[in-house]
Amino acid sequence: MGNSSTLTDDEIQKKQNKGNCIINFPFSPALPSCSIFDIIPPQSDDHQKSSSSSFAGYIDLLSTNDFTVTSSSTLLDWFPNTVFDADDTSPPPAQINQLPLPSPAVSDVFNTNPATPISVSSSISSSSNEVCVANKPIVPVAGNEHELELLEEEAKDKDEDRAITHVENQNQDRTIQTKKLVKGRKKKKKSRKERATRVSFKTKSDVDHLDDGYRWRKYGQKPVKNSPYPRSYYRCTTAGCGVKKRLERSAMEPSFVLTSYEGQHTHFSPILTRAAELGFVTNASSFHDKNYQHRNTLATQSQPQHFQHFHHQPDSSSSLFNNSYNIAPPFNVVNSAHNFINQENCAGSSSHSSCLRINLRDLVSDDGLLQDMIAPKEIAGAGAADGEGRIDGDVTFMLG
DNA sequence: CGGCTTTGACCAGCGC
DNA sequence: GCGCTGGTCAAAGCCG
Repeated sequence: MGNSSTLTDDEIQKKQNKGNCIINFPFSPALPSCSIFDIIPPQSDDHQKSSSSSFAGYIDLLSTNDFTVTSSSTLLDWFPNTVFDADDTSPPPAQINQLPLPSPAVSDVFNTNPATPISVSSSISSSSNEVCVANKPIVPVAGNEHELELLEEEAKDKDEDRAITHVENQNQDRTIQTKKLVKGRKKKKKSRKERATRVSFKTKSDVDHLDDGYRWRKYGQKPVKNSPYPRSYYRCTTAGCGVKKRLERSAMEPSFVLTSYEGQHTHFSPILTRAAELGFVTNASSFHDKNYQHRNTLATQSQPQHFQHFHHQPDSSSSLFNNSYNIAPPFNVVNSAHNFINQENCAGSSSHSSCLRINLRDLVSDDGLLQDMIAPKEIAGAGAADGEGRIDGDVTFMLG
């Protein structure tokens, strides 16, 4: 084999061995291109406007500006309430809805199907040349107001700018013209408030550029005030895809990297494509369709019956792409959750209205990520975090 | 040679 | 109005 469209075993092995550059994101052990975002149902106009969306809590979380680990942020906050609400039919935990929110557009992040998955598996994409070590994506950090219209506008602006550049390039000496272009650049920038439409993740990683399955080109780097670490700007290299990514290492906690995504990919992750080609998925397009079908299902169905969907299944591979709705999950994230989330054994959930136990051993393969996972403060039960915030064993995430 | 990173310069929003 | 800052551009250089 070895053609450009197929990964041979050797290639896979080679990539995996490359500096151990594997990011084992807990929710997507099977398909690296899967994203936590993929469990997010797209919001139709109706849902978008509906404050009763069962995903409101999660939406709220993602809409939180630069949300770092707070007592309100559990890993579960990442999942739609519809899906994870164990056995109760109560409304979404108030706690989630009470997260400090930037005023607007709670649903926007959903709307745009946030750009990029949390780092999932690294090796295939990323233009980073840095030595890879196990990365530890975990902590949801932010989501700001997000307007699809704004993104579209921004794309238009970008096109206009490029058009201007092109015309000018045709008419002038290149060198002179370049300066002119720069000086006369009619860049209609969005206000910071407008452009602050990011979803951010705080991850514990030795590597600055976490590989998330997409290909990125670095287009800028700026020193960060009060930080010895610069901020890097990346753009998705896929033509027509305007997703941007911003990376910076925390000055306060140098072991943490803050990754922000802005925009919406207009394409599949190269890894997913490859997975499809390898037969993990029938084909990308049908997968895509089913993905959206599933999202819509999640978005429209009522809550209670969903949880059965996530009963623990030891054999994750056999259950891949098979769920109680007989439709393909959004990438494999739901499947992943499906495989490792165990509704039972919620003893010790104290007064919380519901809880989920996640058997880490079921979702972490060999040298997985979870041992390095940053423990949300709420984590309770058997799987306590160690002194460095890492988790081992079973962890119960509390809801509500 | 193409793709990517580096880096200095520039633009525009924001706060004072 | 001015300075600061975040974000972007694009030439130059690097690398496989």
